[in-house]
Amino acid sequence: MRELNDPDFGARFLVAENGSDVLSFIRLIKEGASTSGILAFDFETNALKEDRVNPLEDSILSCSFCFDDKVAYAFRLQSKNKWLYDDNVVNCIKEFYEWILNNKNIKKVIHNLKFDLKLVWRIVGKYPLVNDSSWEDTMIMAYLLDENNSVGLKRLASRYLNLDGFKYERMVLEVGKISNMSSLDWYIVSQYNCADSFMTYKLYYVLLDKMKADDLFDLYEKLCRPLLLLLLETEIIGFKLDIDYLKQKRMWYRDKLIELEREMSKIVGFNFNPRSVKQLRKVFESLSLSGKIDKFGKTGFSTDKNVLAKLSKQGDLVFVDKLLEFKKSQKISEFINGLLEKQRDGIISTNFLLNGTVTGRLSSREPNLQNLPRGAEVRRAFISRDGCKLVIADFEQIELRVASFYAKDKTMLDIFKSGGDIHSRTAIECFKLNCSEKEVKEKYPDLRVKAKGVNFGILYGLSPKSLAEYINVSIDDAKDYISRYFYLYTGIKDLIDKTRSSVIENEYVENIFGRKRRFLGLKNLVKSKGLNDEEVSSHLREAFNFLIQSTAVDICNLSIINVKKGVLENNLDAKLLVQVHDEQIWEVVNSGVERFCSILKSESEEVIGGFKTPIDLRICNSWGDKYAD
DNA sequence: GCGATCACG
DNA sequence: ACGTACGTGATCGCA
Repeated sequence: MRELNDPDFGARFLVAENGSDVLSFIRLIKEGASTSGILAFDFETNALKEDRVNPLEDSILSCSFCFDDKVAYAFRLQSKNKWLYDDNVVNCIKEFYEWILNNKNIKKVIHNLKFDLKLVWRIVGKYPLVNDSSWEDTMIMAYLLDENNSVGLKRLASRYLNLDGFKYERMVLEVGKISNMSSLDWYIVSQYNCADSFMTYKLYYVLLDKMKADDLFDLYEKLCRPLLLLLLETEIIGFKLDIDYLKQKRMWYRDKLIELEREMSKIVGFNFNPRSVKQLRKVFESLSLSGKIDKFGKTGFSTDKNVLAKLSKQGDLVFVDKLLEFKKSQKISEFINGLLEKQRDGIISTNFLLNGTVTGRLSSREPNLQNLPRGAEVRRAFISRDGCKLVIADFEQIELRVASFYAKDKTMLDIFKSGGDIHSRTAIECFKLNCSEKEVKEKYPDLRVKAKGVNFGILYGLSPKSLAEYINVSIDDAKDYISRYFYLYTGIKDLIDKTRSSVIENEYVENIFGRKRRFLGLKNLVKSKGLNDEEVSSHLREAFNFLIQSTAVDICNLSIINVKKGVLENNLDAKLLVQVHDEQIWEVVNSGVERFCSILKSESEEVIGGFKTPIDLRICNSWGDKYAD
C-alpha cells in the first residue's frame, strides 16, 4: 500500500500495490460505507480507439472509492482487458461490486452514473433497475442547477467546492496531455482517480443542498434518477439491426452515387466533387446559375437543397435535379455506413445524454438515433429480436396540447377535447376559409400544410419574415396570418406575453415540474438595449419555447418511467429501445404485447391530472413498418 | 478546428 | 426600418 497525500485536498489518498492490499481495502470500504451510508466511486478507463470512449469496450484500468471526507482508496483492475490479480482476488472484487449493487441502504454517488454502471455491468453482469433509489449522479444534479455551464468534475470542483483546485487542475493537465491512460505512471493515475471520487463525494452534499433550495429535488428524484437507470438498460441491450439488409443497401448506394457523379460530370463537362461546396460553386458559375442565387453565407453563395429546390422550380434543370438526388443519397449512405461501422454483433447501442440540451430533452450520440431519416429506407434495418415485437408509441401534437394547457385557451382546449383537427381549424381562421374542418383536408390540403407551419411557428416565437420564408408567402400575408392566429387563440397570445414579462423580471422560466431555464443578466440587457435588440428577442423566444418544449418532454419521459414500473409490477418483459422526444420504441416479448399495450395506454395518457395526450400505438417488426402504407 | 450542409422532433 | 423561427449531432472539405 502506498499513501499519496496531497495537502491541497486535505485528505489521504491510499493506493493498493498488490492483491492483499486490495482485499484489505475492500474490507475497509465495506465497513466505512456501511457506517456512513454513502459511497462515492469512480473508474478510470482506457479508450481502445483514440478519442472514442466506449464503456462497453474500453479497458477498465482502475477504480477508487470515498465514503468520508478524510480518505479515498484506489486499486487497479485490468490491463488490456485482463485482470491483474489471481482468481481468488478477482472473485472478491466481483463479489464486492455485487455487494454494492445489492446494498440499497448505501447511497452510491457517481459522476456520470450510466458510464460507470456500464463498467460494473461488464464486471458482474448486473445493473440496477428503474425503481432503485440508492444511486446518485452529481453530473445530472449539477445540470439541473445550471443548464448553461459545463458539468465536468473539474469545473464543478472549482465552482462549488471551497477547496484550492490548483493542484487538481495541474494534475488534470498532466493526465490530459497523454490521452492514453495506460501509458501513464500508475501512481499518477491512482492519485487522479482518488481525487475524482473524493470530489464526487464532496460535491454530492453541496449540490444536494442547492437542489433542495432551488426546489429541484422532486424533479431529480421522480424523473432524472429513474430515467438514468432506465436508459442504462436501453444502452446496454441496444437495438438489433438487419445487417444483411444494410450491407445490400450500402452496395446499392455506392453504385448509385458513382453513377450520379458520372452523369453530372458529363453535363458540366468536367470532373468535380459534388461533396465540396467550393467546387460546386465553380460548377454553378460555369453553368451560369450563380446569378440566380440570393442566399449567402460567410464564404460565398449557398448551394444547399433549398436553393437547389428553388432553381429546380424555375425550369427543368437536369443537373440541379441530379444534384438534389445525389445529396439525398449521399446523406442516406452516410447513415448506413455509420450504423455498420458502430454496430457490434448486429446490435447498435447509442449513448443518451440527459444533460445534452438546455430544455431537458435528451440527445443521442455515437450514433445519434434521434435523427434517422424518416421513412423505411434506413429505419427498416431496426428490427425486433426473435420472439419479440416492437411497440412504437407517439404522443400526438403534444407541444400544442401543452401550450393550450398552460394558456387555458378555451378555443384550443375545445378543439383538442372534441378530437378536432387543430391545423384545419387554424387554416379556416388564417385563410378565411368558408368550409367545415373536415373539408379543409380535401379542399385545401396546401393551406392546411401552411396552417401547420403557423401552429408550429408560434411555439418557436416566429417572425413574419421567417414564417413567410418557411411557408412560402409574402411577408404581409404572414403578418396577417399571425394576427388572425392570435385573434383566434387569445389565450396563447396572453401566455406568450406573460412568459416574456416574467422572464425579464425573474431572469428564469420554470415549467410545471420545476425545471428551469436561466437567463442571467437578461434584466440589465433589456435595460441597456431594449426589447427589440436581437439578443434580447432571441432570449425571449427561447424562454417561451422552453416552457412548451421542456414540459412536453418531461411528460414523455415520466410516461416512460410509469410504463416501466408497470412492466416490473406485472412481471412483463419489455425494454425501452429508443426515445425520440415524443416517440418511444419498446421491445416486448410476444406473449406480453397485449398487456403491455394496455399498461402503456393507461400509464401514459394522463401524466398530469386533468391533462390528456392521446397516443398513437403500433405493433411492428421493424421501425420501418411505421411507414408502410 | 470551423463552416456548410442536412438529418430529426 | 429592421430582422430571427426552437432544440439537437454527424459528416465532409478545407484551411
